[in-house]
Amino acid sequence: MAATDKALAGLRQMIASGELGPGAKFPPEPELCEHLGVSRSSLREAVRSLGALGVIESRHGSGTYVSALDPAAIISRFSLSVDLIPLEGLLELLEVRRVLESHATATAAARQDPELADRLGEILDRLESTTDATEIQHLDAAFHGAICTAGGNPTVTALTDVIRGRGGHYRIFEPGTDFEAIKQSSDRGHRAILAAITTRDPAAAATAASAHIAQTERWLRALRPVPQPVP
Amino acid sequence: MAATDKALAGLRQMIASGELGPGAKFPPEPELCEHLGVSRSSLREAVRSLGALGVIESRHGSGTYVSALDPAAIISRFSLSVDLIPLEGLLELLEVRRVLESHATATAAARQDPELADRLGEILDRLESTTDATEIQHLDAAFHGAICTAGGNPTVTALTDVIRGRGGHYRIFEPGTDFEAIKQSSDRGHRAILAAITTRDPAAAATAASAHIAQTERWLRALRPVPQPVP
DNA sequence: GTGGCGGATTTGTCTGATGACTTAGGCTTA
DNA sequence: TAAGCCTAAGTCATCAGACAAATCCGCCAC
Repeated sequence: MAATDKALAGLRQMIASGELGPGAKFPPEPELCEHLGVSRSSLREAVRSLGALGVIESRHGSGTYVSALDPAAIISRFSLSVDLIPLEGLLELLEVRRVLESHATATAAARQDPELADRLGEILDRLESTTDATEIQHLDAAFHGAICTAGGNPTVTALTDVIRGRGGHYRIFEPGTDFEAIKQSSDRGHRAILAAITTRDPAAAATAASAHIAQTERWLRALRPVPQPVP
Repeated sequence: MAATDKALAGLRQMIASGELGPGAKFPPEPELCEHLGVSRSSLREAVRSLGALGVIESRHGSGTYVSALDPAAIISRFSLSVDLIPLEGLLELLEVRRVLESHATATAAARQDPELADRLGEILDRLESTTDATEIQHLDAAFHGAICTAGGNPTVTALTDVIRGRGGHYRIFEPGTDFEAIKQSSDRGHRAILAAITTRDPAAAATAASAHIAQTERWLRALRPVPQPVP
């Protein structure tokens, strides 16, 4: 087995076996090198690998630690790779978001949080009164994020955040062709979701959320260049 | 900005800008070092980071390449971190699996694939006639995997695979307490899913899949030690 | 008791050298 | 001609050593 892979497997094993739990500190690098039988360069490359995945954290001058191993925090790291996925793959991811967020919206509607509807209403008021693309993206994230948070599963919130963040890069809200139509349709979709939450109707909330995200999928699909037949 | 972070940002930028598409080859390491203004050590640590995330691949003796950027392949890499998430977080992830797989099962039922039901039936026949924990885990993965594949969204399949793989580590099917009861209940759940697919009833399929995975959640929850009150 | 200071510890970065693997092209041979 | 070998260049993998930068901790002065 290659040196870096050996170090990687050793580090993961130390965590998986329970030898080191969340927040625990690893031995210093020279000690780990001897224990794992690799050079410091190879060890550090393995540490970086697990660092990128959100499993461990190195603090300059302090030490190397196991992360909290919180699923939402780990999933947030996925944006480093998801943000680079091209449009074709993004459409598959949006189906994941549609299903998950529809579920979270229904759960949020079923719970009786009187403050949620008020907060969502304020966000939509601001959202409907701006045409700035960056602000639209920010407020849209706040709206959906608040609903997912109310859904009660931080992992679902983190996952939908990552996917929504990727979609945002396409900036379908840039002023230009169809901007007015898209904006109005999006605003209507948000109001339908809010209405379902206000009336505490989970089925309507799920349907409204699903329809809203499906609309986003159609806009993004329209951006995809039609495949050319091979001569 | 720290050297490794600078290299990491530079590499991601080269991909995000479209300068290097899926499968493209990076310049040799010495050239990249000069371009990014970092040493070879720092560059290699950055490359390892993106490698762990499934974004780039280094081939010994050949070069460093952008991966296919296929969402399913990238999501499969997440098992490196998800497999280390402790039980509390796993329950949140299982809700994700339940929602996604319920959706995929409904979609599979709606599609008319005459071979699917036959293949699933064969898997269940073998599953019901074994008591080997490893084989049970393998056949269970084959059953759910075939259904998700029929659902038509490889990203959903990859995501549910990762979560199911994590759950499998707890090996609730080890012979011991309640083994018979758990096994029979699991078998019944599988048959209910297959029946819904055979009759092409998406709603029943979604319900059966959701109930089956919810049952798994309850078994895992029973494994979780009850939190002790702090004196 | 408190605050600052300085040494010890630890990770971050750079440099140089060597080994291992892949690839391409020419060469040999049937 | 075509298949196979074989050499050489290109490239990543690993190791070793040194120094810089950040943090941590105990000691000392006040």
